[in-house]
Amino acid sequence: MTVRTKTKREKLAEREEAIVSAARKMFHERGMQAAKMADIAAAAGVAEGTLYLYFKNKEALFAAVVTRHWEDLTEGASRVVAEVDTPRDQLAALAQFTLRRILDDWKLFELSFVLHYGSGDTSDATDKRAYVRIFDGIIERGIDRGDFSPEAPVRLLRDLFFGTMEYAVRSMLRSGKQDDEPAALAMLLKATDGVLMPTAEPQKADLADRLEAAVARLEAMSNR
Amino acid sequence: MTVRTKTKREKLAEREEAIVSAARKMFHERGMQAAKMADIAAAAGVAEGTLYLYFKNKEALFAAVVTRHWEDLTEGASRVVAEVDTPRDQLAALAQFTLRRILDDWKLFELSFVLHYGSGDTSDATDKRAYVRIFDGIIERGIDRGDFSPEAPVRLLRDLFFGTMEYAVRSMLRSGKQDDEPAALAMLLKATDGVLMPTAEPQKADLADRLEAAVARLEAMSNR
DNA sequence: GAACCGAATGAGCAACCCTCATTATTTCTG
DNA sequence: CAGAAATAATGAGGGTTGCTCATTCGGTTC
Repeated sequence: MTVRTKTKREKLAEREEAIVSAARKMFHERGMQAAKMADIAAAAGVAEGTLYLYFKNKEALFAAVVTRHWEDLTEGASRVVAEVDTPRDQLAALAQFTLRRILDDWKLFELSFVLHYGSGDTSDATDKRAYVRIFDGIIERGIDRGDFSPEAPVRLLRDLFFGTMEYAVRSMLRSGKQDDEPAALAMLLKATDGVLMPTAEPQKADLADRLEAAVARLEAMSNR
Repeated sequence: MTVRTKTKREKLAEREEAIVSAARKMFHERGMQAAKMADIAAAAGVAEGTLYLYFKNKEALFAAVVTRHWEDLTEGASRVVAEVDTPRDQLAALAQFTLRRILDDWKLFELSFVLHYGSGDTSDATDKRAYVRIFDGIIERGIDRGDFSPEAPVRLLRDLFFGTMEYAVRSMLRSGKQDDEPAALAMLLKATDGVLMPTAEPQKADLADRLEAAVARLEAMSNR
């Protein structure tokens, strides 16, 4: 019996898998609007009505696809980040991974925006939550270790980090120049450094002022 | 005759204005999908078929609304930027203006994304072109004047600038904390500074020069 | 094998964008 | 100014598409 119920559950899971998989393909190929429920059903080898047994409506099916995509991304990012030690390197690794994946899979990334923009739901992207948390973790650890300034505005940095990357990818795809990737990463890290480790330059200048002042005192003494 | 044709043109222009205006309101209130062409026609005091005499389809009408919004933004930004002198201040002014306007009118801003994301047109946002050019102009002028490093990667900076702001606004709206606005602006400018005025090396060299000069003075004195 | 129950089906409905034959309005002409 | 010609506007109807629901199917139990 346990075996039989399990088989039954597995059957349902398989069907759901087939549906999501077919939906993913269709949405990817044709976008949210152009992908028809009838096509998805056909591709999944299922009657149209069956879709509605597994997902409330088209949008819910769409959301399932997007959610799964973000889960994949999160897993990949976790692995990459775990491979290096210092928070600074982790940040660089996360940036590189994210940029690459967004570039490779822009279409799907785009779709995740359609989901939240398109229909006026203000419900935030819970999909992204886990992904963003990786970033937060790196920053927090960096602050704890003393690598980063304790006043670092984590939330704002997050926006800087991901916002810049999304726009950079969009620019690259538009202009067709994907070779700017290293330059973009370098700039992003330089910018975050500017916020994470501030006030290095002023201190240096200050240092020079103090030294010159000291010399001036010597001069004044000698000239006396 | 000239008068009559003018009157005719004006009449057509008026009707178009009424349509776009009604569409703007509807799209703003209900979003791209939920706003029905029938409703827009009714709101504009026009038959549904008439809409299609002025705009090819729903998307074209939508595009007209978005374009007009960006024209407004561009005009406002130009004015604000012209009011201050140094490129650095202009950048700050542009940032503040942009952030404020995106915050105030997020819904419409959102819609401009639906336009380009939603239907799989890779055609870039010509709407934004003029707006972005304001930013480019500031940077170029700054480089010419010597305020900014000549190696400044303008295109990437653009992505940093606008990407960060969009994400920041989204965060603020999500968390309901709009009081972070000054902090967000400060961080953004600090980050751009980090990229625009790198030259840590030159400063260091300068520092050494100054120290050596000071020492030389001491030496000269002692040798006297 | 009969009764039961959840899963699956697909014809049909309602909503919506868009077209086009028809009607109204303006412009032109003699 | 009358009537013809051209242009603008209309809205009923066509074609899609997302979704529902009465019906059928497949398997489990007694």
